[in-house]
Amino acid sequence: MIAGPRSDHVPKAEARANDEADAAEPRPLRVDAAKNRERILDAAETTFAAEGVSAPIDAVAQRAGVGIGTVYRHFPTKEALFEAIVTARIDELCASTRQLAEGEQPPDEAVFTFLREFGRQASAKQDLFDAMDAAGVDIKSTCAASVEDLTRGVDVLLERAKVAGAVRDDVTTAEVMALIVGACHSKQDDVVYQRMVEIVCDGIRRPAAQT
Amino acid sequence: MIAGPRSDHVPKAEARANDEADAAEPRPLRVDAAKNRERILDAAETTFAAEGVSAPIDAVAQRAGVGIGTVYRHFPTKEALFEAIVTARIDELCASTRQLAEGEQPPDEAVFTFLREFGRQASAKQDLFDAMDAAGVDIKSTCAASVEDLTRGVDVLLERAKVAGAVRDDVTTAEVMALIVGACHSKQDDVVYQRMVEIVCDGIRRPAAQT
DNA sequence: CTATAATCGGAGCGACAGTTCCGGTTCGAT
DNA sequence: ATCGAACCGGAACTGTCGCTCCGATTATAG
Repeated sequence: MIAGPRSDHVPKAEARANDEADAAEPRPLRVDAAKNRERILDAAETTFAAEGVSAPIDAVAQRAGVGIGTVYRHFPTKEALFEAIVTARIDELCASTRQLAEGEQPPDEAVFTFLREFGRQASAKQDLFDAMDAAGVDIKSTCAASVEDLTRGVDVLLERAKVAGAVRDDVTTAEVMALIVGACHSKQDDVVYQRMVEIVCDGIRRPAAQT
Repeated sequence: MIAGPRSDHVPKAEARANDEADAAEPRPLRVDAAKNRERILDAAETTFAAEGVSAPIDAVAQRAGVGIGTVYRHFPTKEALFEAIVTARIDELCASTRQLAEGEQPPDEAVFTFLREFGRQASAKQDLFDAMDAAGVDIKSTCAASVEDLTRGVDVLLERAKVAGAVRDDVTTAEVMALIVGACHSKQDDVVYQRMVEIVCDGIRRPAAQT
């Protein structure tokens, strides 16, 4: 026995949808392999969303139209697959954060805009946040980098809003994020969800012009 | 084979901690059996809280100091055990609701008091809400009665607060509950949690004396 | 104290999900 | 067209977990 000189398992490549080459990729990945990778990622997202994080890998493979082995070649572990999805999603949010921070929008509204957008994404693809909590601790440590990045992004927006006098000085980033992420969980429908976001916004807003 | 004239599995008795006899109980339950039942319930609560809802029954049995068979005599299914815990917890909250509704506390503060108490309980025993969400759908339908009861209770408090002019007319019970339950999830520590509750309170409060 | 019925304990069964392995297939350079 | 490397597929292995079964144990009435 003992594994022969097989070359299975590409290291990881990227998280997905990257156009800029990164310098020295280990190997360009054969075209059919790349196509399958995408398929698996999409299928996994759909499957997890529909059946929960505990859906069997077989279901993902089937939906992607590939064999189980193929899934495991691209992602050495179920958790790795899962992580790839979550990371990509969080990174999108980070980008949104940066864009908003450097955008032309007045600082006292940027946070609220972000929260609403966060809400919209969460509303559309609830599974991510189910996962973040159900598989909970593991994810938080696995995707620690991404999460931290997002936190920093939100922090910037929040701080600027405080300076602009739009939100109270005593609210923290942790509180706001926990509230928003939490709201995704027991979400009922989009309308209710959006109203929850508004409640949070009102809750952190500085009592306008009082006394 | 075929099960002989065994009498295993008491129907269910009560959810726990009931002092008033209910009329015609099937059987008083032998004293050692009753003691074990309590132990199992406590152990299950602790275990689920510590290891998550997917902790094996064996762990519960071990912590309770009984055999697996004993667990299954009292609760025909893992879900049943789980349900017993959750139901008991929710019912406590319901009681709190009713007490607050008929209490001497001014109606415009009762909701907030309740939310804070809810928060305190949730903070102390997070597992319940993890479960409500992780095992999610199942629980919601299994404990439907209790959940509905709680919703009604909160609704009363909220409605009275609206009449008293303490909270805005446009917030709904569903929103408030979802927010609070959700907050329990990504809870970090008690302090953060309590601040989250306050944010929600501020968010639903009517903008005090404005125009 | 004795009989009897309720209760206990835990080995073992069946199902299921993650992961491995390797013979067969396909891509891509020559 | 041809060949080697990269890739695919899915049967089978492994470990886990819910649950059943029944001989041993213990409470309680008489």
